Order: sequence, then C-alpha cells, then structure tokens
Amino acid sequence: MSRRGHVDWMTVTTEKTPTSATPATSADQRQVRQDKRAEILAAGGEAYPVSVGRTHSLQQVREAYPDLEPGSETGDTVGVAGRVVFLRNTGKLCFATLQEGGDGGEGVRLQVMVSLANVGEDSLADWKHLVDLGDHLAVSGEVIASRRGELSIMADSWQMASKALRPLPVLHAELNEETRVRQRYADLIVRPEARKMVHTRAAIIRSIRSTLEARDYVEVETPVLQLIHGGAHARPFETHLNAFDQGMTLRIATELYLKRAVVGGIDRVFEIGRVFRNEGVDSTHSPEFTTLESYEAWADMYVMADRMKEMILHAADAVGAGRTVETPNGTVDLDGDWAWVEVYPGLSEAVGQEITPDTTVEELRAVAEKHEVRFDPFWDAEKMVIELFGEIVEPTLINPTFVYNYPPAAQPLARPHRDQPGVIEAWDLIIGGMERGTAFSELIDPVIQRERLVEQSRASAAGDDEAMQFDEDFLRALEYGAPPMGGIGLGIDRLVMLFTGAGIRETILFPLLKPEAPGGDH
RNA sequence: GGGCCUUUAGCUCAGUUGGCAGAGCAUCGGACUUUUAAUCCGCGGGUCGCGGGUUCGAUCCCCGCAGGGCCCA
Repeated sequence: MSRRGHVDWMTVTTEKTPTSATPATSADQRQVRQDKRAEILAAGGEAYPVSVGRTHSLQQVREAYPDLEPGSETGDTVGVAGRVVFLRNTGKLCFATLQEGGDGGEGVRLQVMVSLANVGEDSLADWKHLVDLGDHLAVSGEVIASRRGELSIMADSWQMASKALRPLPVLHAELNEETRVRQRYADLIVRPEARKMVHTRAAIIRSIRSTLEARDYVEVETPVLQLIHGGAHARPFETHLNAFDQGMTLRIATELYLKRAVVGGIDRVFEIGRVFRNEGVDSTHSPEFTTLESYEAWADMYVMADRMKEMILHAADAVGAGRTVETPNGTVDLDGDWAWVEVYPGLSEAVGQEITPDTTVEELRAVAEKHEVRFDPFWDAEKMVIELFGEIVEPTLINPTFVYNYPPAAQPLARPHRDQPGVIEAWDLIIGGMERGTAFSELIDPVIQRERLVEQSRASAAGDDEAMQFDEDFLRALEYGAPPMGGIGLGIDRLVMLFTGAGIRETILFPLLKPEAPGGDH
C-alpha cells in the first residue's frame, strides 16, 4: 500500500508495459507470483489443491530405481510431488528439480521432465509461464533415466500443488545469520544443515528417553505455571492467573515436583521439559531451554554418574557422533575414563596452594586477584570457591570429568557428604570445558531441607530475586518421607551443542529474538 | 552494562578519499527437445536500517536510535 506511488511511477515510465491486466513490474516478484496464482484460478485451476495424486515420495522413487542405464525407460508410472529448487527450461523440453525433506532431513531431490511431445502445447506453455522456483508441484509420469543418466519422471501431466508467493532465497549462498533464525522456515528450505539439526536434536532426545525407559524410568509432565518459584537459582518470568487473580511464575526447574512424585512411590521418574529463566541472552544462553531431570530412589550421585555416562554415550551413538568430539576448547574422548576431580583439591592443585573449606574469604580474594578472576565483595568463601573453580579449572577440563564434593552453597537441595565435613554430595559433569549436567545425592531430611529453604527465602525477601521461595508444600511432601535418591539435571541444548558444534540458537528451532525492526516486512 | 564490527536490489555481497548506485543468482521479454546452479541475447529493478546535523551536494563525514554479530563484564 505504501508502495502505491512507486508503482504508479513505474507504469508511467515503462510505456511498453501492457495496460491494466498485468500491473506487475518485473521487480516485484511477489506481485508477479500473485498474478500467476490469480491466473491459475481464473483458468479454473487450483493453486492450492487439497490432493494431488501422489503415489511415491521422491525417496521411494530413488530407492526403487537405484541404477537405471542412461536413456532407459521403465514403463512404470508414478505420481510425485515436491518443491521446485532448480528450473531449466529449454524450448520444448523443460527440467525441474524437486526437493522433499527426506528421512534424516538430508533433502531428497528428483528431476522431472516436461516435454512438448508428452504434455502438449498448452500444458508446456503453462509450465513455462506459471512455474517458479519455490513452488510445490505434482508430476505424474514415467520413471526414466535421462540421456545423461539422471533419474527422472517424464511427465504425462503436471499440476501446481502450492504456489509460492515469495521468491526462494538463492540456494548457493548461505542466508545471513539473522535471517536464518528469524525465518527458520527459509533456512530449512535452503540449508541442509538446518534440517539435519532438527533431526539430530530429535535423535538425542529419543535416545535419552529410551535409555531411561530401559532402566525402568517413567516419564511425567509437571506444572509449568507455578505459584512458588524454586528448584534452582535463577530469576523467573512472572505472569498472572486471571481466574484466581494470582501472581505466578514460569518454572525455572522441574526438580521439586519430580521429587514429590518419588515421595509418592514413582521410584524412577524423569521429565524432558522446557524451563524459563529471565536472564541474559547470548550465544550460550537462551531464556527458554530444555532440561532433562531424572530421579531414582535408592540411588546416589555415583549411580547417577553411571546413568549420565550411559545417556551421553548412547546419545553420541544415536547421532553418529562417534566417540571423539571436536569442541572449540579441544578434542573430547568419550571412550576414555571419565575422571573424578574434587573441588577443593582440584582448585588447590591449579593455584598451587592448599584450599579447604576452612580457607578464609580474604585468602580466596587474594587468589582471585592473583589469577585475575573478578569477584563480588559480597561473596562468601563458598561462593568464592565455586567461582574460582569455574573460572580457573573448569575451562581446562576437556575430557568428561565429574567435579564433585562442592561447598554447600552450590546446591541447597543436595545432602551433606556422608563422611567428609564441609562439602555436599553433588557433581557437575564438565565436557569440553563447559558444564553439561549435574547430579546429587538428594537431600531428603525435611528438617535440614527446611533450614536451607528458610535461608533461601530470607535471601529472597531481602531482594535476591534468584533465591528460592519458601515452598511449604514441598516440605510437607518430604515430611511424609522420601526414599534416599539420586537426581540428575542435564541441559539438552548444551548436549546438542556438544555433538553438533553449533551455537544454542542453531540448536533451538525457533529461538527467542528481539522484535523485528519496524517497517521491515509484513 | 562497556568496546569493536555490521545493516546497500527478492537472496548473497561489492562500492563511493563527498558528485547520476554495482555484480552474481532471482525477476521480466526473446531463443533453444536431454539440462544438472543449463546456456545465449535483451529490458527492468534501490527511502544505500531509521532520525537529526555539517555541506552547494550525504549512501559515504558527525551525533543519536534500532536490529544483528564478536569480544569484554
């Protein structure tokens, strides 16, 4: 509409342009295609038929005729359909390459041929005039091999299956990064890696699910909308429930409900679900991401380490990643021993001085300054140790390493170590210098849990909006008695990143983005 | 939050030390019955992200804003 004046100007200056019937300028490809759509309808045809007589996928044709001799004819008639990705029109014989998604997203292509001799003058003329790159077509005809040996369908008839009104991005240059994520649909059409990513992610999730099910785990779904915010240290999204005029938050973790399930006797339980954290957005953080959490009665952090290793190795196999994986920080060997490194001794060794739960915060600040690690003066000794380890030691851990025996501040929901004072039974799994997952021997003592949550809720009341709120219902569940259990948290997105080398925005099909600049498109 | 880079045709990108805006593919018209990103001939297509400023003149220089990317915190 805002282009109105511009169009008028064009019609005035290009005097050869025929009058009213075809107002399109050659520059406006969308208008050209709209006109073609209208033309199909005006001639009594359909631009978007409900059914097109498709008898075979492109892949089925390829599989059925793996090696036809050049120039051969099979006498077999099939109906195929797909998106036009290449178009080669000569005088009386036209070629198009159709594309479909394919099993693993690899994009199966098949050539179709439209010959004057087979379809007649009108149909050939329509083809040349109406078919554009990006259209979906249905073609019925004989399976043949062209003189050059290309497996093809020689059309008896063809039909528009879905007229594309926007031109296809060029197939031979990658879309720029912004367009890729903003218009993932276009990215998927054009870039095989984008389709592959969707399938890879699905394969990983499928593999995790089947690994756990083979261990007798049950999959459940717990509330996304929550009255009380807890289960992790993160800022939540706030929302409002009109029916109860009640403030609510979107969950930041699935933990507290899954533990309630274990209390009730669902002894092995897991959920693969989206969680939401109202925090930074960059190449490794998305406000919504997917976690696996699994809880197992009568297990501890060592059992959970076996579970984790099994899940990751199976996932690697499921995506065909092999047992060595390249990451920006170095090559990971999944087949080697998965090391165990204790937080205090590991940090001590890295900084060349002994650090224990008794090391004072002043000493730790000196260490931080020496190693140029930034810190907040309000942090206590435990928080300093966690940060120092994360900054100094973690990036050096390339092969899978369970970092364990954290200070209690790291995890308010983990139990104290069974015989080592000052630390808790929890590990983080580091692969390629990045945390991929965590597990604890879960805290089940309702009295200690209450103390920890009181502490958290004090921090929350004092303005720490990452701190957990006091969840009386969760404590009530624990007071009925939870069996000793181990629990795992695994970031699915980060696992996909590990196996694909992609950034988080590539692993999420439709990642959250800032609103598009106004006037960009419509 | 700070720094650097970036935004030009449908897509991918050049370019102008301030003077009529360029290519490839795509579009439009023409030729071609075995092409493979078909080829050949021809015609078009632009608010140079948005808003200010400097200047005879700004897509280019300056300021601000927005989107995107990479570092840093």
